[in-house]
Amino acid sequence: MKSKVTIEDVAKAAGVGRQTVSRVINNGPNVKPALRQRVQSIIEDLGYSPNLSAKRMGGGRSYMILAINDRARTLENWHAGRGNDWVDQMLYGGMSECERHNYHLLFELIDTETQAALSQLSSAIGALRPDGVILTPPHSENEALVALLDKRGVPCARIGYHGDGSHVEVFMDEAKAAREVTEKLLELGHTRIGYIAGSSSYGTSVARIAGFRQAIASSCVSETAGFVSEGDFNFDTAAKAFAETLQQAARPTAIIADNDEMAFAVLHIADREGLRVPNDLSVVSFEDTPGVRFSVPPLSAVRQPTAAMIAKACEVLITAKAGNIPKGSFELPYTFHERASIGPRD
Amino acid sequence: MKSKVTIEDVAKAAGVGRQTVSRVINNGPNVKPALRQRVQSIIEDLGYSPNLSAKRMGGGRSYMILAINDRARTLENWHAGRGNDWVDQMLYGGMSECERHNYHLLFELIDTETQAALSQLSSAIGALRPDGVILTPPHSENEALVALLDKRGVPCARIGYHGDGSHVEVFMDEAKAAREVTEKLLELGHTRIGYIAGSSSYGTSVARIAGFRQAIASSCVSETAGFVSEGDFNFDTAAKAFAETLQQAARPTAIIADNDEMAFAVLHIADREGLRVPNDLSVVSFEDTPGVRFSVPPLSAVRQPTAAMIAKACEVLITAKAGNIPKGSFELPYTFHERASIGPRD
DNA sequence: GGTGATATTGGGAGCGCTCTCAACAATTTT
DNA sequence: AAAATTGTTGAGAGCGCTCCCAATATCACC
Repeated sequence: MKSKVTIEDVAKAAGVGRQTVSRVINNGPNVKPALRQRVQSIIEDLGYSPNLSAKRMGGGRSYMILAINDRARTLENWHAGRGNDWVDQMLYGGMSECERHNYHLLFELIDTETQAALSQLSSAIGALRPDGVILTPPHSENEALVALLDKRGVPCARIGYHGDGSHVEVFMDEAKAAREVTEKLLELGHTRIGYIAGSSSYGTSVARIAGFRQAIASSCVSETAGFVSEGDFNFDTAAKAFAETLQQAARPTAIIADNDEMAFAVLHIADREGLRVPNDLSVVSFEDTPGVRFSVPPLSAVRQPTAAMIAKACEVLITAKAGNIPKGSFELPYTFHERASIGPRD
Repeated sequence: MKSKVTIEDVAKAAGVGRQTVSRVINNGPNVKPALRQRVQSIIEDLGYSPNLSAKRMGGGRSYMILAINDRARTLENWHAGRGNDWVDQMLYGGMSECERHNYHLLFELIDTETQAALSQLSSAIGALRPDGVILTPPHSENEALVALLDKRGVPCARIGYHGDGSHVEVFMDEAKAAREVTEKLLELGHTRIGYIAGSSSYGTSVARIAGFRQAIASSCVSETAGFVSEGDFNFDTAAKAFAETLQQAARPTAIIADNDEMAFAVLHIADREGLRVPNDLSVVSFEDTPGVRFSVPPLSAVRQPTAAMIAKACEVLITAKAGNIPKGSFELPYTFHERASIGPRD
């Protein structure tokens, strides 16, 4: 196996032209089956694999999908030694799908702040020339980033974003999930339900709160049955918010948290204050990371189809016809995992 | 901002030659400070970022480090919804270090079986032409893969492997860690200590067992104080192994497991059999994933410096002078996190 | 102030591929 | 059976960069 086999070597060995080999490796049309076969086997004999950089230079695809995540939040998770289920799921879904198409997934972090994000994204696509970019929250809602991608002609998929379908959008029905969970708690007899919100800069959070309020409004219980407090997706803010809630005259009988970590904080404070879960307090969250099974009691949670959303995004971006900017809305189903953290109002 | 700014555009705008711009973007020598300054600012004005594919084609670096992980084990973790702390740590360490050098980390999975691994690795480096490859266990111990990389002239770093230093090796002292943990348990008065091994195809496992045996041998307790049973890094095999152990006349008073999941299995079986941890049984593991804090009781564990190892590997690969295959051995410190799962023999 | 050394510049060639397009072969149509 | 269509090939050009090297500018020193 020569250390550097080029398309020319293959062509020479097969006694054909460069272009014919190119057609074979790209599964192009108009090559006689017998010839294709022969070239194919020579490719294998020589251990040839086309140089992606060269393909890109020649005007072809780069065979790369660039997945963008928020730097601050990602690093915070890693730094806290907390694991990063979202990243895991992204890689799982993204890499699996990319592999199927002989693509490569490139994962990068960019800052939250728009100016910085813009320049980082710009240089990333300039350097890597990916065939598509996947934007996750909160970047998926940043119109400036989307506009940049549009201008550069790079197709993008927006995860967790539901807009006018002018781009590729892959999402779950957050409002419905929140409504469903809330209704579930209402059915269990809960009369005072608190929602600890993540960040209003996440459309997903906003949508969930809307769903939560809908469920409360359309139920027969009092209007004060539901209230929202502000967290920031992390333990401390949620612990503080929940502790404050407990100061009030009527304490909540159930809490919905925007992510697992905030739910853990609620569990923690509840324990400290002598509240038994689920007897005195039911707790539900949105996320369903691996850790929920180990909490005491195990946490009930809505699970976003993260891996599936990224996989779908990859599929759409990859299979788009060259030169065509793909678009479309894709709603994927969530699942609700009921565990011991919820129960009827005592 | 034009959608495609090339080095030529910059050169023209600055009234200089291509090569001068090239020197500026690569921080090359022999450019007058004033000129460099001027070109630099024009680059920013134009929003130019060099096309990596073109750089690579021109004979330069690819600015990519390829990190290889084992497909089966990685997918198994993901599939089981278990999170993948190893992958998280790899990305954390790798991406952080790569970013510092303006590099990109590419993450790929390849099969365990040598022939398949060989052809997958071959086509990956053929396609991507990375400047360096990071091999993790068990691939880091696969000489065939290393030989392939050598032949192709691609520098590689072997993680968790300690050999003759003919390549880049980054590891921790597994034997010492196992020895230390074992000694700790002996000090606590344990007289019968079981080691549940991962896979003998992992050098790290083999080294730990050696350390374990050393500690047992050099202690004053009976020779039957330590014994090893075979798991396979997963729950079921460990549960089975431990359950069998309990059948024997003299049951263990302490268990060391080769990874967290197997330790969880031990915890599970112990609970089922009415053994209290740590009163009746002490449990320690190697890995220290985020989940250990949530188990009951929280698991004591040795933590591998995964992120730091990958970061070190990236650093060495990236800063190697062009054309030089870097080599060297780097031992990084582990940490032991003592939690409630161990205690004195009752 | 000249001479050799050294620092600074830019132009040609080429990396390995795909694109475009022209040439030729195999088929179909009339 | 000739003409028209379609299928199959390969050669030239060019993608955006770096290498190599030649040309020029600057500097040190006697």
